[in-house]
Amino acid sequence: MFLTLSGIQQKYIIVTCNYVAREQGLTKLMSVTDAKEKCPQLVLVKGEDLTRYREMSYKVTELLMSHCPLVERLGFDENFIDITEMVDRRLTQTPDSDNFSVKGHIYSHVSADVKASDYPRLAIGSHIAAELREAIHSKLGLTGCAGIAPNKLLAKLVCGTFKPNQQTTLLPQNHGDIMGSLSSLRKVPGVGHQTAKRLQALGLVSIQNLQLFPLNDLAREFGGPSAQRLKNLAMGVDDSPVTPTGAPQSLSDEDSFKKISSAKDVLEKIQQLLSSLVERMNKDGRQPQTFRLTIRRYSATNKWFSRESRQCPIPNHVGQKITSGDSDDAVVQLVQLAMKLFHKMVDSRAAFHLTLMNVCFSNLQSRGAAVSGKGSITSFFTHGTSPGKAPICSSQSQNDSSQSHRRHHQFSMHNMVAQHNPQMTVTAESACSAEAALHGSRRKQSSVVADEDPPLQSGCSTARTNPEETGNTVTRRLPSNFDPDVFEHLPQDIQKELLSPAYVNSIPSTSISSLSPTAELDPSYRVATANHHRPVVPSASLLAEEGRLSLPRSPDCKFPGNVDPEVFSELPPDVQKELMSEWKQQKSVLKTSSSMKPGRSLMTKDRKAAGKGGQTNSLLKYFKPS
DNA sequence: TGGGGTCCT
DNA sequence: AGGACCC
Repeated sequence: MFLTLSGIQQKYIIVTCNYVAREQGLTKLMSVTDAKEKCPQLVLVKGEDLTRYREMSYKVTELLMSHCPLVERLGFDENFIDITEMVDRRLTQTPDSDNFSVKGHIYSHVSADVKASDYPRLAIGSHIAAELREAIHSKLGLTGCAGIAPNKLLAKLVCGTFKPNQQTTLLPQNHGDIMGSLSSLRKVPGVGHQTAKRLQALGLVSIQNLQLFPLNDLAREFGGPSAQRLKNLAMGVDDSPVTPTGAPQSLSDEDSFKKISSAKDVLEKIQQLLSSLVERMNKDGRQPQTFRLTIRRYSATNKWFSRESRQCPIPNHVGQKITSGDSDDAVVQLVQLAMKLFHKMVDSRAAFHLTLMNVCFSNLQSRGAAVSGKGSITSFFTHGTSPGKAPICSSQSQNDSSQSHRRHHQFSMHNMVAQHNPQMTVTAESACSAEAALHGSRRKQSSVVADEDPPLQSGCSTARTNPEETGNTVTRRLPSNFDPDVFEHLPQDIQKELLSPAYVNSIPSTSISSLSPTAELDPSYRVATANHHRPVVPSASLLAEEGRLSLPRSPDCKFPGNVDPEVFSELPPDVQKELMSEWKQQKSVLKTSSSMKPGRSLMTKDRKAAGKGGQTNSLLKYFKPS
């Protein structure tokens, strides 16, 4: 059959394209003219209207949530899932899970020696990822990739290692390898253009440069918290929890254009944008409390993307019109509000040239939600709109309470999955091609493109670095049995010493860390199962205090193994030093039980998870009625 | 160089 | 309100 080269076009750019097109050299954000030049036969589908993508995207998220509530969306085509509890459950239910094999690929495994039984949690995580991918495929017709690792960072990175419609699991001994395979700091999720530039100004270009750069110097540039986060990322350490996304925090609609320079055109554009936004808001069911208008002005010497915005509260009676379905009236009133905001930014008596307008509703309140803090209860009584549609319960109060609890527990849990969305995956029915155009091709089965991100959209692509091509970096990576979590907290001189050839060669073998699985699914989903707790610690005592946390973990760790970096970093500096020197001494001896007395409170944080529990239901509900 | 989103400052 | 990040 024919595979058609296809791409999704938004205005003048190809936002994404299928693999067939990529083979011809098309890349993700290429201009339409360049793309057509490269391949004249390229078939383009308009993609400015995100409605179908959004809907399919939420179907995927919902499906994942029906298996496990901890699902965090990242854009429309990726989801992280913390499957720790599912893994634990299966582990206890199947006592004999020893000989579980790992489903799908194993990152960079050299062949022989991978005993899945050594990594029961990851192995189980890989099975869960496979099941989730299959469910997405059979119920929604979408294909995608998944990455299984102990934290979101690693799950995401490993997710893309085997691309179309495949999954890969990252073993603890390869954490350093995958980080080392990244061709530049920019490839680290969380390091954007600005940060990469600032790092470069400090002379930091490679992952390793950052791993070895003194934290204090980094803190001087970025501030303590950001500096620590950056260092952690370079080491493959990511303690951020998989935070259930729930219903969206804001809804917006925007359009970009060559030029709008008259008040009349502004008004018409605002009206158009608000009409669709109000409808979406009405379907959501919640009542927005805040409205924002943003614009982008043309400026030759570009500073191109800079936007300006003004926001204001939405009067209650207006908000009620939105939720009650009195859309036309709501639009009329909102347009007035929007024009007022517009005049706060633009002096319409002078010439102006806009290239984009965006309208946004935020501070979304569910009916019946108790108002937090200030407003208090009043709203509770006043409107009685039917509770019916509100999707989620989210109101603020809920948000507040819920957040805190989750993060910390990561320890114990830990697997996450991420998923990518399918939408594009193509085959899928609706999903993908949102617009009709594409589908001319028949849905699903056509495998055409299949895979990953759907044909069109995919995103990610590009950059994948080939492990092989990074030869260089390989030599500079951490020894594989080294726990980066631990490494990162070592003094600079020790880090250097450990990276020296002599030391590296002396290392015995294995090791490491803990593990849990995280999976990530790609195109549509990435499932990451990760265990957070990953880090293991060296001195038993340290962690022991934590009890649950550290215990289970790495049975076999050798070198630094079990130190939980998160725990370690919370210790007082003097204790850290003491620990490190103790550790250093033991380096050669290798005995392990040390004696520390940390005090305890290491984890004072207990987070519990609470929160969004109620949401889940409501979230599901939210999407269904539509 | 889209049309969305999130969270932090 | 703006800026950074993500897709």
